[in-house]
Amino acid sequence: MQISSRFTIALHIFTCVDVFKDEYKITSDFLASSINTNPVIIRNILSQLKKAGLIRVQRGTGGVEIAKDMDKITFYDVYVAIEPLENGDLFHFHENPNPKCPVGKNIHRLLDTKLKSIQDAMENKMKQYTILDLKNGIKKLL
Amino acid sequence: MQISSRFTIALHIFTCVDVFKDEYKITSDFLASSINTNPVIIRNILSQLKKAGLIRVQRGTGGVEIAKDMDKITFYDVYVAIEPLENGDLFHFHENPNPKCPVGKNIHRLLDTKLKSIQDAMENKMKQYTILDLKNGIKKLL
DNA sequence: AACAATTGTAATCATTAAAATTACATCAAA
DNA sequence: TTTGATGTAATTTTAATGATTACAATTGTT
Repeated sequence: MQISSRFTIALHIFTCVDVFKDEYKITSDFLASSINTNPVIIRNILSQLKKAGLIRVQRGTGGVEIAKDMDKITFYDVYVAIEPLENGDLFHFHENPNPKCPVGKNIHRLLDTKLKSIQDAMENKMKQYTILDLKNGIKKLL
Repeated sequence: MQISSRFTIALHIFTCVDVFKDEYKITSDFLASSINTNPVIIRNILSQLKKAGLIRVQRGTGGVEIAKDMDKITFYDVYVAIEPLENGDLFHFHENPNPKCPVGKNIHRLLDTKLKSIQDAMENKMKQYTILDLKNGIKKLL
């Protein structure tokens, strides 16, 4: 199963805010049009990014701005702000394995640290990319 | 969004097959009871593992056995056998970003290689664990 | 040859999550 | 007070997961 588009939408949002901040007021309608989705989807994602302290959203008059230095916001920061992982676990287990079976009883002890290290590998790589990389990357492409 | 329990169920299956292969005939009912799920769920997962050449399933009389050396089957092999990723991409994009927007037009070019490297980090870590590690791990726990 | 146990697989259903949409209260500035 | 936004709840659609029933096909055994 794929990681939901909300994460890539969030990265798209940061890129737009940076690229257009001097030319336009960045509203949820503006962003929705670039991403081609519904403004309410955007507003919900903005709301999560705001709660995480990554952006400021101007109520009433409208407008989004980035709240921290761009090299201080990593993909991982965006990911945890956006993805509602149960207990923070990437991998899902079937509930209630049979405690009478020696394997069922021990399956978590057997797998948890290994799966965690796989998740860590992914998250550590996410920490290596920042919103500044998006700024520099899109500059080259334009 | 979490990676579905089908992956951890598959790892659970391999562990059971190894632990119980000398004592019991490993049927889908037997496995379903250890995992606490429905035998048809198990049979479907077995079917995918079989297609990938990782196990043999005895039709009619029943029974599962591992088809390769256990140190030659990595978590990654199990993962790709089981997880139906669209184009093999872990991260999902919103469809049809606005081609008239310079950011929308370039969002894939901007993100694809970065996201791919994150996915690679996870998959490479998966390649470091094998079914043999499960065999050794469960032996210690029992 | 018939039986018993099991796999393979289709079909259906329930549950959950993602995404889209409508609606409207709230807010801030002009 | 008007205008143009955000914040958020509620509803709907769609898709995926997981559970379940049903039964044909297979294999070894009696």
